[in-house]
Amino acid sequence: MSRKLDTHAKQLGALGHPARLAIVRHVVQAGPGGAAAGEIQAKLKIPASTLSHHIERLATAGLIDSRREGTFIYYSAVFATLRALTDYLWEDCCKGGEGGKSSCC
Amino acid sequence: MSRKLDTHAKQLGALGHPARLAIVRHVVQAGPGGAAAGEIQAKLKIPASTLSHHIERLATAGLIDSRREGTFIYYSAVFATLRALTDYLWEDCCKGGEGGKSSCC
DNA sequence: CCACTGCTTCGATAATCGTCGAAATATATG
DNA sequence: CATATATTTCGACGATTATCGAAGCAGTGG
Repeated sequence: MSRKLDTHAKQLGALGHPARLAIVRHVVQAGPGGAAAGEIQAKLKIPASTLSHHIERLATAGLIDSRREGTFIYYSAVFATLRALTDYLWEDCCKGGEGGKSSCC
Repeated sequence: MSRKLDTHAKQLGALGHPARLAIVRHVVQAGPGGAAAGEIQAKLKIPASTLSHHIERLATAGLIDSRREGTFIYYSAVFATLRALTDYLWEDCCKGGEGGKSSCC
């Protein structure tokens, strides 16, 4: 049906792994400046190649951006996309509702 | 590390499929009363067995509840869980931020 | 130019997921 | 009880995902 549905499902799927969720939370908490790959690896304690795959999945989904700075690569959250994603879940909440919106949204 | 991380990753993973995302959106929009399985099937146009598996995944993740009413089974969103999930992504946003929170959250 | 550090790509393997028809179960109705 | 409808379970399959070491590439500093 909609392209949005597929895109958002892909993004949610990208978040659907403990390591990747931890990565996203880390860069969200790091703010617009982002966090270095090495810093993330140190926190998650996983092999570099595995981390790289996870990061690629998140980048492909459009959830994180990368920026090279010398030897380091900084990853930062794409806040607008993330916001659109969380909003999407609540879109038209209770639109068929007879119970009133107060109980859920 | 944290149990929350795994739980929420599982929930996000459950949402990471177009059919399941559509199901959740449908029940969210249906409100606390929920939506019948048959109604959902009619909307998604997928075989009953496939739908059943998707629904089971969502239920296992704690995102939807089921309620039997005669021959029909109504599924409804677990709004509190859904809200906790979306909030989780933004927890401590920009806590290390020097750029000010306004730019992201 | 050589070694070093930071990260990605390759390649291979195991595990999980997605799909759907057929058969089973549950509930209502004649 | 017989039958019809609603939904789940079974079983099997191919497709995708997750993992990680080894090897490669990029940028820095001696």
